[in-house]
Amino acid sequence: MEELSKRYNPGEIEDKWYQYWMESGHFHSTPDDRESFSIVIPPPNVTGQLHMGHILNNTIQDTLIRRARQEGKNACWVPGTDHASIATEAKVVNMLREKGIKKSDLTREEFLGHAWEWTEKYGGIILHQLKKLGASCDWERTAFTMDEVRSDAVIGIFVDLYRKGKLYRGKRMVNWDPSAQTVLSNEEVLYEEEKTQLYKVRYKIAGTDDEWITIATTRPETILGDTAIAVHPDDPRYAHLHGKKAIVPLINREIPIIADTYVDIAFGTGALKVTPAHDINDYEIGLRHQLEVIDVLNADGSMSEAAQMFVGLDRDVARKAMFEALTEAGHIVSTEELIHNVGRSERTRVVVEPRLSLQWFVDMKTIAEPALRAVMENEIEFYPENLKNTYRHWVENIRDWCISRQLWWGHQIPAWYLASESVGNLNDNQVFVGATADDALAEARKITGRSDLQLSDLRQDEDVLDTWFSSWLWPISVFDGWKNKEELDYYYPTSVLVTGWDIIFLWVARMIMAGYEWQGQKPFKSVYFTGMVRDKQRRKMSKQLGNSPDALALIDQFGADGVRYGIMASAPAGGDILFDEKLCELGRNFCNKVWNALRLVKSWQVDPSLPHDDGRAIAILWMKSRLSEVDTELRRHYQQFRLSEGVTSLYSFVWDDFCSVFLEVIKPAYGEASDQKSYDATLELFEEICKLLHPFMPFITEEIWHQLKPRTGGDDCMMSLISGTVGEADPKVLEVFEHILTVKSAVLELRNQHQLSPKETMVLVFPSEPELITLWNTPGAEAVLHKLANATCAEGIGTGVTFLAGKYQYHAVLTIEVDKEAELKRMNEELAYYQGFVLSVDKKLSNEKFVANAHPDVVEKERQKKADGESKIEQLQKSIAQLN
RNA sequence: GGGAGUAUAGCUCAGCUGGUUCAGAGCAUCUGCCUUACAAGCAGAGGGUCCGCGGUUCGAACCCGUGUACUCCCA
Repeated sequence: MEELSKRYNPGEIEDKWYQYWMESGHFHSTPDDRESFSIVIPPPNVTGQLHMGHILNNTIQDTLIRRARQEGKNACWVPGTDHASIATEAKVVNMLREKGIKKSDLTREEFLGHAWEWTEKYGGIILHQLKKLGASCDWERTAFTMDEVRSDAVIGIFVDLYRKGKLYRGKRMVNWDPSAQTVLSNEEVLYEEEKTQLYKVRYKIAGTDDEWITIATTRPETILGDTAIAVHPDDPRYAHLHGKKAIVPLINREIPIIADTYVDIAFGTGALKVTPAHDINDYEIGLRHQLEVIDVLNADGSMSEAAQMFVGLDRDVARKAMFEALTEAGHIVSTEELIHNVGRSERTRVVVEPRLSLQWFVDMKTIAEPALRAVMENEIEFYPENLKNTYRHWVENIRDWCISRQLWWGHQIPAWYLASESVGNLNDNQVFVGATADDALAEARKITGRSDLQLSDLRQDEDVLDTWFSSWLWPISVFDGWKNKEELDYYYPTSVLVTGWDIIFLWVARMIMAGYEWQGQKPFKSVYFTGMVRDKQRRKMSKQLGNSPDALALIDQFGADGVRYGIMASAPAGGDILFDEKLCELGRNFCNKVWNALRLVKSWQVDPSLPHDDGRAIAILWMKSRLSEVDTELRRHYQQFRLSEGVTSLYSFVWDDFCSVFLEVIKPAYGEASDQKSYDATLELFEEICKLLHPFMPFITEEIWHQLKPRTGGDDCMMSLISGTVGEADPKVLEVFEHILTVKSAVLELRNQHQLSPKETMVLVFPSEPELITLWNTPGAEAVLHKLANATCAEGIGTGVTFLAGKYQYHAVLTIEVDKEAELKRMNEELAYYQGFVLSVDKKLSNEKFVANAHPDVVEKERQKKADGESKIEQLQKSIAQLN
């Protein structure tokens, strides 16, 4: 027999088993007549690196998929990455810059060449890292949002939505980064409280000499773009001004004073200047009141011609200049400090400018409707459920989705316009949408009636589509769903989606919408939302803070199973994880514990001639009963996605019950061999434990599985089936064992208290209660106690130290002198406690309303409590009398 | 400004239908052990105003109201 190392060394076996699983084809799935269980991975950024969030998220997915496989389902976990247009383009631009190449010097094709090169170089890294974690993905299905199948799908649905009239091009307010000169999505804008000045500025009322209205603003430079002043309709201070006009300072434009309920009476002066071009709320007020829109800023954040003043000055410089000019002209009433939320670009850190811009939008109203219903009616189940509220709130207030990005890396928008110089007087605003340039040309010819139009007369939209516009198709597109109906029908809807709640709107909600829009069906049955992984100070893990541990180094240090355990044990659905390496240490220690259990079992010699004694026999029965209980518990946990509870209950079952109790009883005395039955049963139980543990800790369980006995022909832990292999629990055996364990604890505690050697057998005496006599007459009961506590046990009337085990009082015959006074004191305290206890139970029972209203079994339990308590009191009193 | 959530041991959190001896686990701390699988181990111990106040109920850590503190989302 080969020598097993005293410590578990994950490094020695992990790669071996992963390779083995891959070669055995265990990860690959094809449709068959089994029930399918499918998961699509939340695609990580193609150039990303494994971080703690991925570890959490993918461990959960792997656990679920491995469990499903063992339940006999056809499990399929589809891996892949997304192209992350903004992040990747930024990385490529940086890389080029380091090489001295400017993006603006490259053609689109040249740039994309570099980007693909980059993607091919770094694109596989994160998927490779997932293998280290043990992820049992079907790698043959690896998908990428920019590969051909996925790209076709994206272009296809763009055209489809356009034809259905659910997609339009329009001028809308967007988040504009004046430095990068691109639209930003909401999640790329970071809001933080900043200190700024609040300026109170007075505008003269038109047609008066000295009547004024004072507004408050943080952005005086945008006064030049004002097209109204708004007050609350119910604000008495301004009621007389409704319908009058005010004069914009310095440029003397007349603007209306309007009433709108958006205005906050309590903020500032209660009068709001309205600049529809530079604030989303103002823009909406503008729409309601048909206000003019004057855009006083250029794309780079400098003042435009329309401003009339300070043209070309940067907005910050212009603000100061404006303040000075206003002061000089006597318009400044006061200034004060204000702390308010300022949005900055995640990448360039400059203040984001709300800007009107021509962009492509998805009309979300009709698309969102079935998606809302599905979640509210639990057709799709959310774990934890409370995220339904957040979801509903967002969907009910949904805005149209801006899907164009001023970037090159991504799916170029399949819309063409007329290249005006070559087609003379035709309208430049006409749009021709088609999956290919040829389709668009045909469309153009049809619409314009100009059959002479050529491809060269058209130019394609320069922009690319938002990455989420491809990710929202993921559950369909990874199965090539628009072309391969057979695969889609089998795997779709997928079983569960596992993702962070931070992308519930960006991704989850939109996938649900896409599912109903194109398949008429939900994309997944359940959504398991994970929490965020944070550091010990509750800060989000981020590169800037450098508080994120190196995931691969962690795996090296603690083993993949250790890391998996650590992260799972502390990860209830939706709850944040305060990451601490300590957690991984726990996992590693647990692995070591299981490993040493294996070493113990493997060290046994078997002698078939040895008899199978009663103590071991009952221990086996007990272990099987406990296994049955744990199995049931685990099923319930899986059903409700309570994985951390599941793995924790396995932990204590394995450590406390299997190792500390069962193996201690079953192991042969030093130098002796095991009997055949005990040995076989131990192997069988260990095997069952491996199965249950496998989804959480795949590597070590596979290793142990193969160490336990020689296996052939794909008899692997990973592919072992769990159904029907665990029998029923025997309540009688459980009860007997529970009592033995209670007595055992009491004995150990006594030893500890009186500093008695464990080598000295302790003699116990128990009262002549029929139940106790039966219990200790159970074959093997006393043997178990002897093994676990080195104590013997006999019926009779005892003297010496007493202790309570359950409702019975035992005497321990000690060889040392006992402090009588202390014993008396302790017993009297116990007596007082139980007297109080019985009193309170009595109070309940004599309460008619309780007896009438409570469930009968609750009342019964109270009666039992009372009886038990009284019996304890009686025994205590006897012992006290004896001692006196 | 609108909404959601959380508050239980020094720390992180369980506590599922309101009902046992229900106030729990792990970590940390302390005590004793190199006991022939495991010191990454074993055996024990201490540690609590279940955030405050009020209410519902026969009964509240749990339900309701309210106050406080913190967190998050949306604008």
